[in-house]
Amino acid sequence: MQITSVIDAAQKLPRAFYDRDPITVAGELLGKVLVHAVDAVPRVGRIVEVEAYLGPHDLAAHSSRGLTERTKVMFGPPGHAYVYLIYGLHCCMNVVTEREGQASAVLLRALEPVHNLDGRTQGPGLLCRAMGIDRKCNAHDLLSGDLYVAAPPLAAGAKAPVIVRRPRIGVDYAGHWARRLLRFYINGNPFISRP
DNA sequence: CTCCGGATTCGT
DNA sequence: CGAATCCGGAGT
Repeated sequence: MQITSVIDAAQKLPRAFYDRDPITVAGELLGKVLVHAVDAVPRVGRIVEVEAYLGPHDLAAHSSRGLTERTKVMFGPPGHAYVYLIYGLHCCMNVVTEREGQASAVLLRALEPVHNLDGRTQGPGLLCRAMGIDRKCNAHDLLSGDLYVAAPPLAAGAKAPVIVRRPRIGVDYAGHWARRLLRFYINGNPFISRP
């Protein structure tokens, strides 16, 4: 069966992948696949757009307000999902990066649908809705459950995608941090949330 | 306890 | 451009 073969061929990323600085992780997440099994049906999307949030010194990062009930997952060990509710309406998913205490993460902003995805996937809220990700997924270990990121099999002769770096979206309150080039996406991909 | 505003999306 | 809609975080 096609779906099973794709997932079997994919390789769940190890803890060490996430235990690096968020800029490196952000760039390398592009092209990986996000998988979430909902009612035993695996939903799969290719990550095409992300943003890096560097830590407490980054005024756009939630962790800049210190360790709180909401942000404690960001302060925890790498390879976990940080999922939060935004504007009372939508969920956003991050992967936690770096060692415990560093409080950095990468926000997943857009997916290219691969399997079992209905509706749009361009934008962090729409991505979570299509993947069936909500706050119950917060703090989920990406190494031990049915929500994870995997490396898809390398397509023969595939050329490396060109990665574009731009300022992050929706963080104008963060002063000069809003201008840092911490949004990454695959050049020309039609599933980017915004040009 | 009250109040404010958001790493968004949709419709006008 | 403004509404929707909830809750974490900060202040009283």
